Amino acid sequence: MPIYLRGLALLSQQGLGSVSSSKLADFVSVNPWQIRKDFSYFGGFGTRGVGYDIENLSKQIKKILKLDAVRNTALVGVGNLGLAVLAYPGFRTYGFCITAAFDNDPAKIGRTINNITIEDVSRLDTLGKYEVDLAIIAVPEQAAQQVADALVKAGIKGILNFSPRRIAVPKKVKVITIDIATDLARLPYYIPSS
Amino acid sequence: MPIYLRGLALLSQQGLGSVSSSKLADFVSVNPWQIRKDFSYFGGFGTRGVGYDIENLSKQIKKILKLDAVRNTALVGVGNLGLAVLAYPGFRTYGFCITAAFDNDPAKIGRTINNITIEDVSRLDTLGKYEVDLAIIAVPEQAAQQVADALVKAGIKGILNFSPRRIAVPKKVKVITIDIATDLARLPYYIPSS
DNA sequence: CTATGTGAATTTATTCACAGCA
DNA sequence: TGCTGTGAATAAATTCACATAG
Repeated sequence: MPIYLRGLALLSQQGLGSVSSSKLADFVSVNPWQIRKDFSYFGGFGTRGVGYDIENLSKQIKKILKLDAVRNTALVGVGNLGLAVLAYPGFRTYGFCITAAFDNDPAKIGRTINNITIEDVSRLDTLGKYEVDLAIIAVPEQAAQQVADALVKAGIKGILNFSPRRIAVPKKVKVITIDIATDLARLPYYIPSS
Repeated sequence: MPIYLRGLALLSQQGLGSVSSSKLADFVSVNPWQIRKDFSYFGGFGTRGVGYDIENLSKQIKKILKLDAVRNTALVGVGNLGLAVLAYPGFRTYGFCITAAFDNDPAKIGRTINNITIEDVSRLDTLGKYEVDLAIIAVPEQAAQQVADALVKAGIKGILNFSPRRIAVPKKVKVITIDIATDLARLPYYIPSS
């Protein structure tokens, strides 16, 4: 579902008002009937003979994905990956706002990047004041678990984890793990050995 | 499958010689029967009553995923994300080696990071000499398509794409796209609205 | 006439349960 | 006895085809 949102955002930028399942389909590389099934599962947002109203559809999907309000997000680990996260413009599409950043490097603590002042990672307990419920972990894998523990204690509800280590959390906390290397590892399988 | 490899690598580091499907299972958070099905699909590598020989199993999986030889990989875009990729130790597990890096920023071209000298992105056509068939795209989304075109022309067979834009390539080229924001966007759905 | 929405058919994946080998 | 390997059962996802609404 999230990829539809991005597609719709692009179509909206192009000034279009409505779109058919097949047009959206080759925009996001998914079959038209797949798209229709997905939308119909949540109730059907289109008008027959015409297509889907982009603005309205976006709004509906955002509601479904609970992206209809700004989501404050904390970043832990301001290394290269963390900096990339801070600089990444793509979060805006989904209403995410990086509100706080933490690191354990004294040289970084106190510096301000993109209007965000980096705080000491030991002060993760102060997260409550930001009204954040999401966090991004971009620390070396050895530190990932203890950061996760601190985040859970601070009341975070969802974690995007960039470390390849499996992270143990209470099951009420949702974790999505992205491991760059694991994803890259899927490529060679599809490549003919020449 | 790739995640099993990482789990096995960790278990191997711990000095273990063999592992049962259920032990590996809670190591990678997958059910034991799922693991057994997956392995049996490729022929079954274990011994009954004992489990799987870690060393041998790793070797077999690497062969299946075509990770049994070093895979040279090119990096395009040496911004924060690119630097994170260069510094990331996790690629070693899978036998990946970042062999070349490209950027369009004159201030970066010529600099050497991690033994890799950054080259001008316009020289992507020289890729042939590196014997690379994989590439990582870590450039702003506006530039992603033209970089992809150049990579295809240079003979790349697989691309790991960090830009959120859909990339058009000949269908013999495999693309895996990672969009950080899209992944993050999946989290709120699972979070109770309190 | 166009493009959605949806039941039915098909394919694929997951889960189970247990026979069979060390 | 312990753990794999696999057929059978179940569930889920995909694909199709078409009635239906604008």
